[in-house]
Amino acid sequence: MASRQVTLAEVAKQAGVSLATASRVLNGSTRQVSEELRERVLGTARKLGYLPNASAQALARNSSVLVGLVVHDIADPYFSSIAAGVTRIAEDAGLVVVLGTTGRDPDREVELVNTLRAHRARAVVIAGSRTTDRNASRRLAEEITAFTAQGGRVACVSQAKLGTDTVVPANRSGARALARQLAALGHRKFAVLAGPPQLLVARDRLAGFKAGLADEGLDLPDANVFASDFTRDGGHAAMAGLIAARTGATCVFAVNDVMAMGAMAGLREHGLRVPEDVSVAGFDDIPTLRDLVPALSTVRLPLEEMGERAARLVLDDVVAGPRTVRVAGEVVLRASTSTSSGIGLR
DNA sequence: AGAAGATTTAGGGCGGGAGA
DNA sequence: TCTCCCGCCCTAAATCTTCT
Repeated sequence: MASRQVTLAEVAKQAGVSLATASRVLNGSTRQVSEELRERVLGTARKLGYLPNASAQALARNSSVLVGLVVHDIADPYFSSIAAGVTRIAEDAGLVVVLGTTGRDPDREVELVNTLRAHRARAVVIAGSRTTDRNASRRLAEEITAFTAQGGRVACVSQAKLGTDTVVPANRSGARALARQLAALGHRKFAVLAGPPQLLVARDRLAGFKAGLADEGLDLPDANVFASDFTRDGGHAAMAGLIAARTGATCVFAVNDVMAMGAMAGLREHGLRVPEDVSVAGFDDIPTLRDLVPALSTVRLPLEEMGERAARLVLDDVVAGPRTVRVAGEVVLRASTSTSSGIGLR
């Protein structure tokens, strides 16, 4: 047992004080310890290289410094931006963020929250869209209830469907405003790369976009809506389908930015130019867009701020019922959308 | 006597050894 | 094979000691 850890008991013994006194000096307490003993304990701890055993602390306190962050896809900059916000607030509070990835599997989501509960995580932020699967929602809601009953806190960044504090981005109204501005550029024939039909964020953005077109007296035929994965590759694949379908659309809305990026790559491969041949818009305004040429029109969500707000919800002392923080989206038109050329995807 | 400082002790969840 | 209990490391409440 050469590499056995130095324990608090050893420090206390060496310093000639009780366990409790050593604990107070090293790990904090409301009680006072005299300066003389404080110095002695700190000196001994330094000499022995004492490091508190976090597992034992979690056991004794029935709480840890862990804050769980559950996301669908770590490769999607949407989630890394939210993670940056969550991490900033949590670390300012002296806590540590642990990241879990679901791969959009609802069961995995429940498992992760369960595991975080087992580790006595102080709080969990669940970022990522809900789905139409009622059973999955119920299972997750049950797990959240159990976690909350144990003293943990949970907040979501998504649709407010789980009975918890939730930061809700304005997917519907953002897409609606985007549709109207694109129509104002003179476009009349639109196509949408829509993501998976069961994903609520994708549904909301599609519905909002349709509503915005309807505001302008325009219709979006079902044949111009292409479902696919909510990823770069999904956007790429959906664009291939769209090009093959010869819809004549002059403007394409991808329901998130990474799909739009995949779609633009697909257009390039077919020798089509953005925006001369077809305009493209996305949603989210992920940071990656700064280096995209042509610059992508999108609906900006304050992603890092959304993460920060979720973290604050989960770390504050308010015990009120489920709170909802609504976050607006702002349409940002850039070089990827221009006035309609009238040619489109023929 | 009362405050301040220090110690003792119970207990938290789980694995593993001892004993039935 | 099963049950019981201890040890792991630490915190917090209860208790004790010292000093003004």
